[in-house]
Amino acid sequence: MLLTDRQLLILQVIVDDFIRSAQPVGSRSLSKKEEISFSSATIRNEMSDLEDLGFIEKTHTSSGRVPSEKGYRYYVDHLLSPQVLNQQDVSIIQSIFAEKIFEFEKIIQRSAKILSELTNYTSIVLGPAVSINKLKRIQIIPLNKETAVAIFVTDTGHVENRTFSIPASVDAGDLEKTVNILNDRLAGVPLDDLNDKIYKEVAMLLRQHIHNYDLMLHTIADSLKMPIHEKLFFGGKTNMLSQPEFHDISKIRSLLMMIDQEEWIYNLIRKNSAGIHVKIGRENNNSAMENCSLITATYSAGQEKLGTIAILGPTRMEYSRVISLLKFLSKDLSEVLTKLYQNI
Amino acid sequence: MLLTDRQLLILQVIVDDFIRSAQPVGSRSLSKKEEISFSSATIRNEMSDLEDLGFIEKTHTSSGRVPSEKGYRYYVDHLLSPQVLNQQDVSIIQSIFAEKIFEFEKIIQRSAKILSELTNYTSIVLGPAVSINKLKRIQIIPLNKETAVAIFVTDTGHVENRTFSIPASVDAGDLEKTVNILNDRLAGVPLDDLNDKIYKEVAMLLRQHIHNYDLMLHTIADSLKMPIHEKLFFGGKTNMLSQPEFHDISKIRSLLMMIDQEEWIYNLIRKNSAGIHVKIGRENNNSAMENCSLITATYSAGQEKLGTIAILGPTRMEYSRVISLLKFLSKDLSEVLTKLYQNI
DNA sequence: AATTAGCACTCGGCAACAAGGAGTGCTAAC
DNA sequence: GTTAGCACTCCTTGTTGCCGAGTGCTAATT
Repeated sequence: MLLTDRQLLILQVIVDDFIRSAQPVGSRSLSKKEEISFSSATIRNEMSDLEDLGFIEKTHTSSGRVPSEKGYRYYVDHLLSPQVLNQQDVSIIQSIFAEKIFEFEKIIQRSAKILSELTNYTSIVLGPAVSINKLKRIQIIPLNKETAVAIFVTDTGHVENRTFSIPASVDAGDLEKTVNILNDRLAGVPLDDLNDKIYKEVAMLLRQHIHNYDLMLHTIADSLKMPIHEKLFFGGKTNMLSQPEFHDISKIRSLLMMIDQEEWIYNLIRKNSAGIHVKIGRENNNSAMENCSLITATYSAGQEKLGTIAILGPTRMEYSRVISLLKFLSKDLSEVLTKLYQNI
Repeated sequence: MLLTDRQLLILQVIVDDFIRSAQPVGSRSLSKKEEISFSSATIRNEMSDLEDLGFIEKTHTSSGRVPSEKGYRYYVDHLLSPQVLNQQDVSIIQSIFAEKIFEFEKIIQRSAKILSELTNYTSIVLGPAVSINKLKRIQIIPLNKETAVAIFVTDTGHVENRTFSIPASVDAGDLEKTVNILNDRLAGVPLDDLNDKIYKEVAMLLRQHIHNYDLMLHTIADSLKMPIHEKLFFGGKTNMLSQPEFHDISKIRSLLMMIDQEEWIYNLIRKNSAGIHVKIGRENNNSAMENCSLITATYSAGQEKLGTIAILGPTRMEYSRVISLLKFLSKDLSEVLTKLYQNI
């Protein structure tokens, strides 16, 4: 079931044209293109074959053709001509890193914003996984007799905090001793493993030094129980409203609701392995995304994958351009973060 | 230009009916209502007068009438029958406070969510102003030779943190001394006044104890410069998509873009004094809000105003119900926060 | 003098219909 | 194998006519 060169050419031109115009492509308008040197009748025959093979579809009996999901898939896998970014795009992306920055939440937020502005689609950035960072220091600060704040600082400078109530039987001295023991034992431990480590190693020590040790232990362990979700950042949530395929309010509605849900997006994006991934339409397994494609790229520090950047657009999206942008940004982002992490 | 009782009645019924149905109200359908005991012809005459006075409008020459902004304003100011919340609403709102909570970000987020679910409009909650909270403790935690995290804990348990680079001439001992001085001098000072206080009181002390004191000073002051914006929380951003007045994509678009902007909303909401405020349509001074009304209420701890809760809906919104809900929630919220603050 | 019944008129919405255009599929000629 | 030609399909647009809901005005009624 191999396609002939001419079929490939026609498929490519159809997809390109439809991406540009959002209008079904007819044989006559194709025949007028430079790249194409045969008559509309020939094209009609080829299109008929391409339709039989499932790469293109008609919207009604006598309409032009529109790429099917299979068509987009083939286009992305085999026909994509890598687009070179123009100088303007490059410098806009690089402007993200212009200022000296310490907190990558800022960088990441700015990345999302700029990505959505450059593409006019919706951008999504999954922040770095905090849970693999290593604990630098724990601090417990009493607010009053009954409550205190526990602060966890990671080696990357990320700060988590939890408020908890101090067990009645615990006094200030106990608290201080506990903090010392915790810092002693837990520094350098990934946040993910804290709970484990607390019960396995710290419990014993606490018992030796603190009166009501197990109450204290559970209080601290409880503060840590809440899983630390990677944060999602969005840019251009409303951009989809300008896409002609979303003239229909109910489609927009279900899409925006899904986006605001965050959970779906989180699951779609998180599990990705390194590199660029393109998911087209129903490949996303979500009815709200039927007319959407999601392109993801990962960024990392050194060898370690940190997070994901992604673009959500209509299936009729500028795959080539978006992929180039994502590749470029993820490379830059990784370089900057690698440097940042080396200092730690 | 006082309205007769009959005119008031008619105006009220028109507004009520339009709020319910979103359809222009005609004289005949009005005459069928229970409350109304005169003929459609009489109603037509009265409606004509009400239109001359600017309280109602026609959508075209032979259509029924629709409330004008002036009509809504009058309705809200004079004709609103305070609605009693049903038991279900009450218990749903109270469920917000069911769990024991320490961090009001959680409470507030939940409030926004529930408010939007109860009303089917968009809810907005302005978080408590952090900047008036008093500093409880400063902690500086070095990450490596060049960078450190400064952590500021307030008496309410709020934690702010900033990463900064350590001046080359400063060593660990200096850092520790600085932190001690800062805690000594700044505990109990509102975050707003920290900068001032640092330059006026702390500078001198630093000079006595630290070698390169002014570099240190500026580094610390810089970390504090960034103003601490109250956070905005939203619920039901997409609810407006279901409102019939927003069938028009371009209206939806400009509204959602304005909401995502956050700045406009922030300015609309922040400056409000205590109590319920209703802003109708163009009273909001924002073209994107032409068909919207914004109802705000404040919440406080003790005497101190902390933040704002608001509902953004179409001008054709259920004013009575929304006002009752906001009143109720703001009262509950204030009570809970007052208790929380008393412990501090 | 206030209210109401009656009636002509207006306008939006809907369905039916026609014309035009863009497109296809098929057949026959090149 | 390619292309010209043609009949056919279906969407789009515009026109027309009609119905229903509503108004404003006038004249009759209370």
